[in-house]
Order: sequence, then structure tokens, then C-alpha cells
Amino acid sequence: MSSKKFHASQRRDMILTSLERDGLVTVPMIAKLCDTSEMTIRRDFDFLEELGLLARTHGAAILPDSPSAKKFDTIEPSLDRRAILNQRAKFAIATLALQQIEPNQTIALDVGSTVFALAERIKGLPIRVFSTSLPIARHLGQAGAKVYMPGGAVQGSEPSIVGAKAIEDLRRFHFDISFIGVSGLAEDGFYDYSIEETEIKSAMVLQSKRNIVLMDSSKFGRVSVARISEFSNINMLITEQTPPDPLLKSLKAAGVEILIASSVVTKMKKEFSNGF
Amino acid sequence: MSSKKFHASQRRDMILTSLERDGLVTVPMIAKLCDTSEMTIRRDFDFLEELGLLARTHGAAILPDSPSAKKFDTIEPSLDRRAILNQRAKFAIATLALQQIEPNQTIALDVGSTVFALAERIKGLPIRVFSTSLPIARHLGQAGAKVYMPGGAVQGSEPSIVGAKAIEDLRRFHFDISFIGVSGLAEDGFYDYSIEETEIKSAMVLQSKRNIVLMDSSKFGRVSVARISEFSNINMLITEQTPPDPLLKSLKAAGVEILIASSVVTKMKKEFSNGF
DNA sequence: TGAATATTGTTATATTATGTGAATTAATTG
DNA sequence: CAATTAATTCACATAATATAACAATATTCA
Repeated sequence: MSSKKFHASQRRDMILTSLERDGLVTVPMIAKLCDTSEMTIRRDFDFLEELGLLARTHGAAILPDSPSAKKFDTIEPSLDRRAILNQRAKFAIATLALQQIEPNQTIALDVGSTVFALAERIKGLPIRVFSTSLPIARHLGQAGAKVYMPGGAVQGSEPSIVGAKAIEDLRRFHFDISFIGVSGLAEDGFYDYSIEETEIKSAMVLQSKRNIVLMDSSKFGRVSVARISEFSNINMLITEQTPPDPLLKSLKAAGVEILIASSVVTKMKKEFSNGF
Repeated sequence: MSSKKFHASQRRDMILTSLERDGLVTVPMIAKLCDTSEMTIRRDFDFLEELGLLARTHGAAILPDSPSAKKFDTIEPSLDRRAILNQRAKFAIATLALQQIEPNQTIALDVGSTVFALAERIKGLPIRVFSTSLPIARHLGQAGAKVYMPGGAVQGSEPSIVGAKAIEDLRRFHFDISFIGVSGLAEDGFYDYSIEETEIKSAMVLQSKRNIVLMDSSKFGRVSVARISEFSNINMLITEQTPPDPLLKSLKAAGVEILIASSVVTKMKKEFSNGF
């Protein structure tokens, strides 16, 4: 038979794919599938756990925020179920986003599960963070990061600060980069389904030197209630699939740089060019 | 026969799923379902009970006590841990606190697990809430309550808003009641171990018509870093045990009303006098 | 190419999970 | 209230899985 040996990244992809499909993978399962030793698979599990892409248990690996993954310590509030669905894409997008940040910058983090994925990876970096999202602020605050929030009303299923007071507070800040989460992308701009949150996002965009939209491809072509911004205010879009042609053309015409994150999991051992 | 053995995490998921569906699961039920020994299921029950995801009785497991730990949702570890410890007392204290509130009031909620217990019981009531605590704001916001927060820096293991900006924001509000959590009670006042949080608490006290301190008896006689307030500004103390004599005398001399919550679980089916 | 480095495989040694039956505790009933 | 039954805990044996250390192999880069 064809003795198929895979590379580390291929194995890890297979692990994550199986995991997403079945919700649980065992060491012997994958070892046989990849025709490799169990030790290697265990090391892969370790690696992926380090990145937060799975949780290890005795004998198996499971999705990181399923209830039984919370052994003793880490009771993390999961944003919601749909966050783990595109987890890999979000992780890849967050990785690229991370590389846009430089030490000692002040960055703004908007609402959304993809932005949350970035927040998770930001922990411990020497930057200042401003966020309207309660889960993000809480997560980073607990990790000891420097986080600031605007005042205002709390709203939404991923609770965030909205309202006139929040916008007023926001106007007193200035950010090096804003990372914006959106729920739709059409030919005339980025959209979101909450009017209140849209107002905040728009205000955030105006206070930033650079604006980077993070979104996964499921949102291409979707028009929601309210427009956040025209393309001209957005400097970069990070996603994991090339947008379809009409959108791509509009984006490029407006000068939006587009980064496509590959969801292949690699070591990333090398230092980033940005000094982290 | 296809006798498939499940992994621990799968069994625990099945337990929780059955529990949610039926409200009650027995050991033999699950043991047969999982084709495993009863001992193993008992150990699973222990494990899940530890996390507050179920409650054990003789012969079965049922949904956990109404307060806290509902699902794998909103509660962060440090908070959760402490909350589970004196859960009974906190629940009782929160119950008394609830009776101090009247419809359509504006109340301020400070930081702390006892105050969190109150927040949990407040859900759905027709009041406006102001809070500096991120977990509380998130919890209530997600439940659809009207919540407002001050802007400022995020800090602490139960993250909350602190700093000059927060105090400035706070000064623009006025509350019917503030519920304050403290970490110490000595003869000259209430104490807390975070200087930043103390400043916020003090400011909160000044903006309220009535100030109610919530604390459990473990904090009697403990002096922490910084004083929040003298007794004279505090109208009421709700706890679950009578304070020792020197403290009691000081409190009474300053006109602080003292409510002792009985941690005996009563029916509480009757309407409260305050209209809820 | 060859040295340096990283990855993988193998073994022996912990650690953890599970199953069994006796001892203990809690509920039930006459 | 004792006697009975059911449920639980305890202690230990066994099996499954994880870890650590080292050897072997592959990969990278000068």
C-alpha cells in the first residue's frame, strides 16, 4: 500500500478537521490515520493545545470550550457555539492581524468572535488596548493587560458599550490601529446588524490611523441593517478566502489591502518582524 | 455487539445533556447508557458537581441550585470559585438585599461575589443598574437588563473599571441605592484591598441616597489596605452572622442598620413587600 | 556536502482512569 | 425504632494512557 507519511502541518490539519467533525479525537485514531507513532500525535495535541485550538483529556482531545474541557482551572466563558465552528479560520485571521501590531502601540478592539480570537493572542504583549466589548475587556483585564473602556450603556448578546456617551468618550482617544468586526460585506462597504454598534464602530474608525477589518468568508456578500463605513476609510481586510470578483474589484479600487490567512497550522517559531 | 466505550468527556456531556432534558438523572441510567460501571458515573457526578454543573442527591443528580453556575457561560474562574464557597450565605444575603430595592429605582452595583449574587437575582426586574464590575455588567447586559458603565481602566482579578475617568463619570450619576462589596470591617470603617477600587467605591457612596454594604462574616475584623468609608456614610449592613461585640457597638453607634440573613433555605414563594 | 537543528520513534517509568467487592452510610418500611 | 434495602464510599487491583529520556532519522542552512 501507499505508505503515506504526512508533514506536521498536515497531521495537525487532519486532527483539527476530525475534531471539528466528531467533537472528539483519540490518540490511536489519529496515529493510525497518519501512520505514525502515538507519541508524535501526543506532541501534536500539546502543540495545538498551546494555541488554544483543542483541549486535551486523558486519551483524547476535545473542542476547547466544551463543558468537560474545564478541568480545574480555566473556566473560560465561551462566546457562543458558533465561535468554535470557524475557530481555525478565526485563529488564522488573528495570527495575521497580530503581525500588524507593533510594540507600545495603542489599539482599539471592536466586538465579535474574530476580534476576540485576536484578543486572546494579544495577552501579554506590551500594548495598550481600548475596547468596547465586555468579554474582551474582561478577558484581557484578567490577564493583566492594560485595557480601557468607554462609559455608556451595555447592550447586545456579546455585551458591548454603546450610546452617545460612549461615542463622546471615544472621541477623546486616538488609536494606532482599530480592529473592526463586521457582519456583512457588500460592494459599497461594511455592514453590521446592530444600529447602535454601527455608530460606535464608525466613531472608532474615525479615531484611528489605520483600520483593519477582520471577517471570515461566511460574511461575503451579506448586507445587514446598517453600514459601518465605506471602503475608503478601511486600510486592510483580513479574511481566510479570496472574496468573489465584484467585491474584490471594489475593494481594490478603494485601495483596501487584502490579506488572506491560510488556515494551515504551522510552528510560528520565528520571531515576527514586528518585534514580538 | 457494538459495545462502544465512551471517553470521560463524552460521558460527561451525555450526563449534562440528559440532565438538561429531564431535570434528573440516575446513576444506573447513565451507567447503562454508557456501558460502564456505576462507580465511574459516580466519579463523573463528583467531577461535575465540583464545577457546579449539577447537584448530587441520594440516588440521582439534579440541576444545581438556582444561584450561579448555570451553564458554561458567564462566570469567570476566580469569581466562580469564591462564589461556590459561601454560596449559601451569599444567596441569603442577596435575598435580603433584593427586598431593599423598589421598582424603577436606579441602583449601583459594586464589585464582589456577594454583589454578583445580587446581580443574578436582579435579572428581569424593572430597574436601571449602574456597575463598575465587568462580570456583573456582562451578566446583566446579556440578560437584557438596562445597564450602564463608567469609562476608564480595567483592573483586578474580577475585572472592574477604575481610575480618574471612572470617578468623573460616576459624579454625573445619582443612585437610589448603592450596594457595596467590601473585604474588611474594622471599628473605624469598611476596608478593601485594592486602592484603586477603594477610590471608586468611595465615589459611589457619595452619589447615593442610601448605601448598603454586603459582606459575609468571614470578613469581620479584617483590616485591608485602604478604607472605603466611615460608618456614618453607610446606612445598612447585610450579612449572615451577628458581628462580634466591639464592631457591633461601633456600627450601632454610627446608626448603621444591620440585617442578618438566615442561610436556612426557606420557600420564599410569597410576594415581597416591595412589589416584586 | 556536512554540521547543526529539529522532528520522530522507542523504551521504561509515572500517572490516571476504571472496575470490583467489602464496608459504610442513607433512605424505607413494617 | 429496628430491620431491611438501596446507594454510596473506600481500598485496592488492573488496564489504559501520559511522560521523560534517549536513540534514530530527517531537515535546514551555511
